[in-house]
Amino acid sequence: MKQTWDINDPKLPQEPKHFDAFQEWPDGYVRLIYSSEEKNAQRHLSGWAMRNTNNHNCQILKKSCLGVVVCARSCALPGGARLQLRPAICDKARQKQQKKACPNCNSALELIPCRGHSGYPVTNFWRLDGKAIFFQAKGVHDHPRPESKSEAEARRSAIKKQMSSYHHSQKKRPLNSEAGRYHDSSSYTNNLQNFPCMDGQERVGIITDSNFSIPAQSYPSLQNTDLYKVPYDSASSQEDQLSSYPKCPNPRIYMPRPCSYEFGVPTFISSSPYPTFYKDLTSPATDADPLSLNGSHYSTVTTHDKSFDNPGRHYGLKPAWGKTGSGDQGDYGQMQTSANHAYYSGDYPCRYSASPAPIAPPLQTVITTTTKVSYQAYKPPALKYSDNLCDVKNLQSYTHVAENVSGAIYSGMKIQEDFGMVKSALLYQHDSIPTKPKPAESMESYRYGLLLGNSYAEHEGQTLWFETAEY
DNA sequence: ATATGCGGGAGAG
DNA sequence: CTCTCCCGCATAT
Repeated sequence: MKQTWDINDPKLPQEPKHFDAFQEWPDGYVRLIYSSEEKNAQRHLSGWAMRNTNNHNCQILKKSCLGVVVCARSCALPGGARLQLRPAICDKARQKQQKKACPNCNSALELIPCRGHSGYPVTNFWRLDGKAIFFQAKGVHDHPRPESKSEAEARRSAIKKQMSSYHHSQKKRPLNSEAGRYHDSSSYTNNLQNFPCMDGQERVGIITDSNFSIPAQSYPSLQNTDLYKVPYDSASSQEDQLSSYPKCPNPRIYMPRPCSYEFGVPTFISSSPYPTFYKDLTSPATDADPLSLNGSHYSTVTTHDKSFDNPGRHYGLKPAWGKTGSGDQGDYGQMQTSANHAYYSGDYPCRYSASPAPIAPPLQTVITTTTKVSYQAYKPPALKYSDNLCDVKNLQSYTHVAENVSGAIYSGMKIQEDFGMVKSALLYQHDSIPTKPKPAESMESYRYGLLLGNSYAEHEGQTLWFETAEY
């Protein structure tokens, strides 16, 4: 049943016979009808970082995509992945975020704005009507997926935990703390004890941590998973497990650091929590379409492996419309296609220099607006989506996961390619511009540098300047 | 501290 | 008028 309705229609289909499963990563010109009971829909959730946009229509909630925050140098993370942080939704928080340095290479972070809808950010519209929540997306994301919301939250909470535990430990040993803080491994150790996320092995790893680029051995780090629970359902648990295996190893890799960073908190380091996220898969699961599944991986890990390899191609291929049915590309499908391709083919690193191709498509106006519709305003009750999101029925994804995972591991180079995208500075959003962070800009960055530096140093060779970091 | 929503208002077309 | 974007405000986590 092709969706024949438009979010702006005065009358939307009544009593839809079938509700769509929640899609965390809708992309393309998609129209979906969720049950008003669907918690994620009630919360207008999306894996993409969407911010509220005032469309002066209280019946229809409009949100536009903020894009994704990446390392300006598009450095490769140890796993080969690229950093893909979720832009903070709050303007203020986003600005801060952009001032931080890449936790991996310490260079600046940059916000890749979304221009997937004729040069404008992809927009999502939500409208409650009776027992249904109508969702319509316009545009095709022309950038990699950021962390999913749940991932980002988990990361943050993990950091908090780390922080707090750190502090606790500090209290215990007030004297040493200062000195040991950054450099003293022992302190790390102590802290670690408190971190729920770490287990003995991990700690060891840290301490020893000579190599953290090496994938961890086999441990089931599922435990971690528990800690940070992802709201997403249980259904996916299986997936998680599966997926987690592959990933876990990596996570640990990162874990150490995070834990060690007591404050730092930079972004992804914290990724320690990642393991958690593997469940992100779940989300994909949520999506009905295969692509999403793939996507999940990426998104899943910002840091991890696989996330990368997909992004690039993923996007290129993006089936916005092709998507399982949900999309109705109908109307606007054409233009985006070309745009995307051009875009992604480019190289990430070079984004700036890159040609404006992406922009190419003139801003044609697509009907984006929401007309006023007589409708009752609705305010979905705030619900938690701690329950399961959806029915995850795609166990099949396991396979995918597995594949990807493994692939991810060595995908470093490849990723780069895939991942590459070109962006012209032209479209850069103001927000990002002004604040363009300089590497040395924040102390935090230093910190990162320090810690990371040791391990990652090889990559960028810029390790040195961290030394001074004081914090 | 952030995420979310709301709504005024500016500015471009 | 239509739309996007910016801004502040308020509320909920």
